[in-house]
Amino acid sequence: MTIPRYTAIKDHIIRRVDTAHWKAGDRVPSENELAAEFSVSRMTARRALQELGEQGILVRTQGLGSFVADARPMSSMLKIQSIDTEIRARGREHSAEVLTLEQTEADHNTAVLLGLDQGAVIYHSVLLHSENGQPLQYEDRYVNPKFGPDYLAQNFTATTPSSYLSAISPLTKADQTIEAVCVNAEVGNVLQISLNEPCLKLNRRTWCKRGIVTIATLIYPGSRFRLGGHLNF
Amino acid sequence: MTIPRYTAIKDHIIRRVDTAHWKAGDRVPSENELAAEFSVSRMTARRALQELGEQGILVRTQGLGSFVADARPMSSMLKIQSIDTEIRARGREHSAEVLTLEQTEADHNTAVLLGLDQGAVIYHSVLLHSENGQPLQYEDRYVNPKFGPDYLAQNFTATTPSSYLSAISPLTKADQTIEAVCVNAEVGNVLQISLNEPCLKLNRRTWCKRGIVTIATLIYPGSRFRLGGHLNF
DNA sequence: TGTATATACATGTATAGACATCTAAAATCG
DNA sequence: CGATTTTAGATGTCTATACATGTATATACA
Repeated sequence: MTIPRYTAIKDHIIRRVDTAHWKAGDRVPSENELAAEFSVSRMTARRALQELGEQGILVRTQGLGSFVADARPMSSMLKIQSIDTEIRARGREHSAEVLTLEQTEADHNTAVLLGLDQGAVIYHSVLLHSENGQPLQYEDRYVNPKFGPDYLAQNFTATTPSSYLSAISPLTKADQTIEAVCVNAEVGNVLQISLNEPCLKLNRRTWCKRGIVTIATLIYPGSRFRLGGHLNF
Repeated sequence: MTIPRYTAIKDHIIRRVDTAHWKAGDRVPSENELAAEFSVSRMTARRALQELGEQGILVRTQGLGSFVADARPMSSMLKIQSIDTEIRARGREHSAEVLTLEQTEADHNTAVLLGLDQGAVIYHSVLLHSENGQPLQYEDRYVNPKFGPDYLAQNFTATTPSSYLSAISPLTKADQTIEAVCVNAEVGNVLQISLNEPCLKLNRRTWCKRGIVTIATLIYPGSRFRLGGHLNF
């Protein structure tokens, strides 16, 4: 089975909503109607409607039916793109300094995050990205050699780790968390900030189809950086 | 049937996670084990685990099992959701304290952000939202009276400002920025954190079709909160 | 006329079972 | 011993069915 049937039903409904075939407030087919139309069991049709309800695309009411929601929740979140394109998009000059580029062994924590065994060989890099010469991002990254075999041979002043990795194997998904922290003396010194200054810390895991490619910790000085986003309902 | 059985199973698991009975990274019982333990079918046990996975409390991997998430990402950041539903969805108790609720005049900065003239009459509220009694969000909000005429008459311990406003006029879009800051003594005192502790500060402007409805500043203690999200390429 | 009651139909909860897919560890083979 | 295959167990998808609960409408009764 390539794609689940409930996904096909969801796609079908979304298409009709997007093309204004079904407008806000319209009733969409009931679970039983969809089940008959797609020749699936009611539970499968139900799952499609239910997930669309959780996504805010439909509003479901017991005894009444499922209706197209009038306000749609946003689909894209904070725009977080490669730091170099980000800087260049602002019309400024991007430069990178390679602080570390080495082969090492995974400690317990890193191994768990990468889905490897403790002590497994992994690649490690630390870079400082600057905007017009002013430090803007401290990038600490671990890479699964399986998905980036030539990682250590790259020149990361010319191309960023993230763009190298995405060129090797297409990235399928990522999860990330954002938190506010204060940095230690070493990182603070590199970023040229005082020790009390709060920073944004972004922890991201990136996957390709066959597994976890890399984990990255990105630190931005709070005084110079803001993450901006746009939401559409 | 008073409460659904899958809810009881969810509560049971949440309790064990909260009391550190099961710690981050621990494996929780499998679908079959839970089904046997609670004398329910596998599909019912599955629903409990699945919903906890969607809430970010568990991480489920096919072939491996379900594990307690290490840092609980708060929201999917994919939708703007009120803090109270967010907290309740995680099986915890939400409470709010109204620190300020007043009519005032817009200063220059606020007027610009709201698209009003300086000195225009606006509504202002300051709330503290808590999860199980622990301060989690400091909410400082200005509202354009045009889009929320009865704002000052609301009881914000029962309903949140955001849900009141979205009920009045459908919201069409929002923009926001996230930064890391240290808070002043007043806010720090309310949030019960030390002055050196970094916080996440979220500045958000929300529109309806006819104009800017509200601007909000949301502050989360860095030690208790992470923003989490998923990206799909 | 107005109020109950019955009915149809929608979603909500739950069961029992089948097969698919993925992972890690055990067993087997060279 | 190392590489390959098998196997056990976990989640993922799907079916068919049953009953519970909420809503609106039609019907019967006072």
